[in-house]
Amino acid sequence: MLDPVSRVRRFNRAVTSAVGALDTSFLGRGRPLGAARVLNAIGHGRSDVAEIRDYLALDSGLMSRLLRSLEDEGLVETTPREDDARRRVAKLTRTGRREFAAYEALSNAQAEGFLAQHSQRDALLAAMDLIASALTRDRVALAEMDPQSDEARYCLGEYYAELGRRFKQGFDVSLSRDPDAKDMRRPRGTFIVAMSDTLPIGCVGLKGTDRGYAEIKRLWVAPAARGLRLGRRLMDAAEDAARGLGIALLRLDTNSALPEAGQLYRTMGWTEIPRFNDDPYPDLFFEKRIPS
Amino acid sequence: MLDPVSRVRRFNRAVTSAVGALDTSFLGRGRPLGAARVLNAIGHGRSDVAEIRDYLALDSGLMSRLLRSLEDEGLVETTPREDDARRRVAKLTRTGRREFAAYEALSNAQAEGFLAQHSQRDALLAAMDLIASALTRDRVALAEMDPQSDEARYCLGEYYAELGRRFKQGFDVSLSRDPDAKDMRRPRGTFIVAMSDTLPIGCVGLKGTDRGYAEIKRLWVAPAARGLRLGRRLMDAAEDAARGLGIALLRLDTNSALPEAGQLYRTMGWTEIPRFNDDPYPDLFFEKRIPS
DNA sequence: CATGATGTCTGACTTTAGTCAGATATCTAT
DNA sequence: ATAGATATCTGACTAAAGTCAGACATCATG
Repeated sequence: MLDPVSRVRRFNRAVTSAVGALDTSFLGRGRPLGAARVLNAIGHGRSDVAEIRDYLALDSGLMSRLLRSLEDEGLVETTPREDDARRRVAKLTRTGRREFAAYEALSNAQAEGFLAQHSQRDALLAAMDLIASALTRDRVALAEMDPQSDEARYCLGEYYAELGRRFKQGFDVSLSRDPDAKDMRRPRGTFIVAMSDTLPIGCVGLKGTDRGYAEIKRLWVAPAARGLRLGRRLMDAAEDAARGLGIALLRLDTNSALPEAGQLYRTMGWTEIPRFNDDPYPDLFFEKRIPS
Repeated sequence: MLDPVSRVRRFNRAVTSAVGALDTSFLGRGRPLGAARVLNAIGHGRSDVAEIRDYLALDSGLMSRLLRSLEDEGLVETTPREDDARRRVAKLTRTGRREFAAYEALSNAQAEGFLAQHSQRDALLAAMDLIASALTRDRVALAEMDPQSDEARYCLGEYYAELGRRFKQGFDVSLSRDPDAKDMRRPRGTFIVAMSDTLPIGCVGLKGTDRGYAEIKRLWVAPAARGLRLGRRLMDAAEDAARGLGIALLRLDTNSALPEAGQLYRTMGWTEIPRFNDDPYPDLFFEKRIPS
């Protein structure tokens, strides 16, 4: 009863039976699951028919019929796409939006009901985040984003909070040399966020300087996403971006209270160098040459 | 992206798509899902046809046909039950056992593959345990077990390990007044284990003494099961058992390093009393009168 | 032993999902 | 303009799951 494999299988059993109940919530509105899935895909902003088909892994014949049944119900309208009349785009009608809202309300109520049963909500949510990230690890997408976007700010907020927990003396952003957003925008630098579904789970900044090198800043991986080797992926992406911007030398600073970070840099070919700035927080300094 | 409901829904999406993939592994052996589920239910020890039907929530007509298709394949044999010839029991044939073993191997390989992708196995498993317990909270069963059964020993081992982590000075069973197993067996006392599926997730001991009271000992809830109000359920069960045994007064000792335990006792109507033993570990003592 | 309840089986159905081979319209590239 | 590729639709099918009424044997009970 201890062994890892049977623990995973116990999880699978628990989830399979729970998901059965979850599916019936979709059936609860008198519509087959397939049609409900298409309706919800459209409601969540997918409009291109081919894209929906691909996302839901449906046969083109089946997709066509499901769409038409939604049209017959008056929930969806399709029109040829302007730039390519072979393709079609689907849109919810007013009735369709109302029906979609009803599904959303059902899903939200189901989620709230589940949470309400538990007295240790935070631990439960953290576990759910961890599993969701693990299950969708292949669909984690790295995207360059503005360092002042909602996603980036969320990541930075989490990052600072974690430093505050891990540094003995705490962490105060205003004392640190906080990189200016404009140094982390192209063409001087960039800011990369790792997204799992709609949730940002990691980030890294590439900060341009006028001193012949660029700096890696704000490498962060959400606790729920640790173990997915996302740190490595983010660093690779940052190095690629640097190469694309013609940057030949990278530097970064870190703190020995974050041993997994130092470990990562070393295994990724960074070499330790003497202190190169007067930021009070870091006590470890690295650089890496980027072959173009 | 922070709000709890959308985190739960992200989890649901991740799990739904993963479970789709999980189901196809059952389809991978050229048998419809329904038949595969019945075969596996039998393989896991469910033999009574009505019990399987109930467990898998199948219509009796459908169940009958699925069973016959397995019989036609030569995987299953059914016989009338000895004590009631209306009921039938299903058993795997030799071929059936081989086929079941193949499913088990597939499931194990799938589970191992999932684990192998991750570098932080323990955190992943802990999260899976937590979610599985939460999803199956309604199916947690309390059962009286021998204090020397595998399940009980597992619970006690985890309990001692946790005390070791939480007490500043650690915890050494041999220094504590470890209750004798025979005092936690009927008719002197009992030992109750909470099982979630096949995993023990909590326990409590009722220890008989010759001093006019019985003691509650070894109340433990697995970290993965905290928040389910299982401590309360276990204590209720222990009190019920005490009542059944004609015990009128219960006592227990605990430590202020376990604040959630003290909190539980207080809300459940226990009153603090002076030290009543010389065990070196506890520093808080309670008693509760049991109306018969 | 008669009666009603219970567990299983059978036949006759429906719904849902999915497959596959064309038909049709439109696009891209030569 | 034409050939080949692409996106969607249609018709004709199958498989799987599930529903329902009734048949039949067996059980518990008075």
